Amino acid sequence: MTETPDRGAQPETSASTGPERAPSRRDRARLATTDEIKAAARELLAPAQEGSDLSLRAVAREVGMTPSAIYRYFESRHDLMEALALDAFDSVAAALGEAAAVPDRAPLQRAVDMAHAYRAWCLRHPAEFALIFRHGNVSGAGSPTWREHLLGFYRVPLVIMLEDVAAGHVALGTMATPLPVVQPEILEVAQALGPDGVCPEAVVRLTQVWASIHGFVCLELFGHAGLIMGDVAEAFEHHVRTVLGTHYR
Amino acid sequence: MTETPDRGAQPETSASTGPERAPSRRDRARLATTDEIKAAARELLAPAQEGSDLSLRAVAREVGMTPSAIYRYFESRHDLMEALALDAFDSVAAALGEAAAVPDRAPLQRAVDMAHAYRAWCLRHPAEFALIFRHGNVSGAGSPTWREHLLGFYRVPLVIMLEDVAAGHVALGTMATPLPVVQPEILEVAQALGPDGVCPEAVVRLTQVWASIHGFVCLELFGHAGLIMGDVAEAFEHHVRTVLGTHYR
DNA sequence: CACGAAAGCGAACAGTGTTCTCCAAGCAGG
DNA sequence: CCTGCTTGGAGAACACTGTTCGCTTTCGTG
Repeated sequence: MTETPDRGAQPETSASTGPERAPSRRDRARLATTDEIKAAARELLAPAQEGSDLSLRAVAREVGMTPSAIYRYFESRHDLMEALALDAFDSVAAALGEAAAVPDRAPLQRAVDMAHAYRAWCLRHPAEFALIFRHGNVSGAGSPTWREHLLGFYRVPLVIMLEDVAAGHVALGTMATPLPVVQPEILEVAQALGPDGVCPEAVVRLTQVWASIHGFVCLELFGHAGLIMGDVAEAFEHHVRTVLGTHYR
Repeated sequence: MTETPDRGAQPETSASTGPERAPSRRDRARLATTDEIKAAARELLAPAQEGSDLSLRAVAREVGMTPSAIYRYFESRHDLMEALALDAFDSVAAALGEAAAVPDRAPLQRAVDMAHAYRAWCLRHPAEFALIFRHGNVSGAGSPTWREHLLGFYRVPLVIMLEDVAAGHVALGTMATPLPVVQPEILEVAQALGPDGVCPEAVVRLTQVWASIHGFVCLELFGHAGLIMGDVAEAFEHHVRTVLGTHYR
């Protein structure tokens, strides 16, 4: 994604979705170098804590290349950072999915686990966390690729929420009416997950739960929570149970 | 604050908190220039949407000065941005206070008003919002001045919450126990507000309400909310009422 | 008025993102 | 085998950036 800067990397595999041309020697080398660049960038990003001061030249030094050579793989510094952000989306989504896959957990406990997994990932990857929440803005959000990865991320908690709704573990019908209207795009995602029913209320509830949990993590990562609460981990646990308690039964 | 770069601006008003020396002609000129610099910086910050790319040299051009001259007023670019962040704290605190001061509002409605005032401020000042939430990190937060302004900000909703608790409008005792422990620093703030009682549960509830509301605004400002909800304003209103509904009665 | 501190200028340095030209490989087809 | 052509990379260059230092002007205050 967001490659092909100069003259297009994949020469003719664009229009014809034909015989799935095996990746050539060159393609594999290119992919390896791309990954190496991204790995180096992530390495340099880690101590920075803020994605802003990632130096392209430093990345080039790290991988033993000239700064200009990086431009064979990424159109710009912004592009490199966006690629890192997309990977971060996938990474945190995987962390959530892992927490959701633990067997023999009560629905409420599974949701609590996912919240803790989210917080743990964010605390462990503060730079990538900042990266995710810097790209994209109020109006139209980012590129289509960005939207795609973002939706892919939300798919993870959404499938769990829909499952719990279908199993009757969510206190449906107790919210104020009328419910706010949701985007058709996200309903399509829900529909693709199964015919159990496209339930707008589930989307609304997930958004509210998510906003509450994400908000606490934000406060913690930017130093606000620690200024107010004594034991932040304990406070998070309590917060999560309060929030989920108003939606689960 | 965070001035006095070269040799100290206020020559001898530092140690002796004595006769409140009236601001000299120079002091006033200095303050005016400082404000002009900050105003220019804010101007340039507005379209940027991200605080990162604020150029000190551009600020200097805007006010008609040499870049190096700025260093007579701020020790570094970081210092200038921190000053802007502190002003932003005061600005959003004022917006909240204004919403809280509207007379003849029911407690719940007043809380809803404050939430909307917060969202409105954030949408109107996205760059300053980003500024506030970039300084400070997980561990110890920022400078003492930063903590001071941060606590000053939280004082505004806290006094309202304590008022509502004292008037019996908050559903005390319905949370999971044990309650998480809060910082003594914030309890001192609460104590200073009035002897009505230092109520740790009020601090916990405020934190959770605050995290939930702030979280939604974060999602909106970074383009997540718009991707999921159709009418974000409507969704925010619903979210706020859901959250506050679990704490007010 | 004269002194001295404050405020501003201008050059300089190191570092940045980005673009350009050029060159050495590696793969293609005759 | 040789000839092209595409790709990956080097290196110089440009327009910036934040920051420092020395010099000069200005202006308030003794």
